[in-house]
Amino acid sequence: MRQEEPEKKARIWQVVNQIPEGKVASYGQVARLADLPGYARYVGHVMKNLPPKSRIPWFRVLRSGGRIAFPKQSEAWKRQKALLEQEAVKVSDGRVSMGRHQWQP
DNA sequence: ATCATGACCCCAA
DNA sequence: TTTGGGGCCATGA
Repeated sequence: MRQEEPEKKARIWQVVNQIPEGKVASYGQVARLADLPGYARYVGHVMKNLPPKSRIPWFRVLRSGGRIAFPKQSEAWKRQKALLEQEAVKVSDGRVSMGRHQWQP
């Protein structure tokens, strides 16, 4: 049989888990690093359904250009902003400077 | 099988 | 900068 879906999810978790503190990556970047080019959207789906207890740093994953993937001013938006600033990642107007914080393995 | 829905990406106006 | 449209993938009705 072929249930490789859980396998993809696992690889994505692994990649996100490797993003070091103070660094960030985009959904597309995570997808590529997980050897799943084109799965940016799926990465978002996976982040949304993370086990409640999971310690995976989902907040270090942003949209292309370093924009937070939540409606501006929403609760989730504020939460992610806070978590990032907590690691000294500057977030101005809901965006972080990828040039300075993007993770490069 | 088709249709709609997302924590997406990219490019042209 | 914002908006629209096309392309993406998996999931659920």
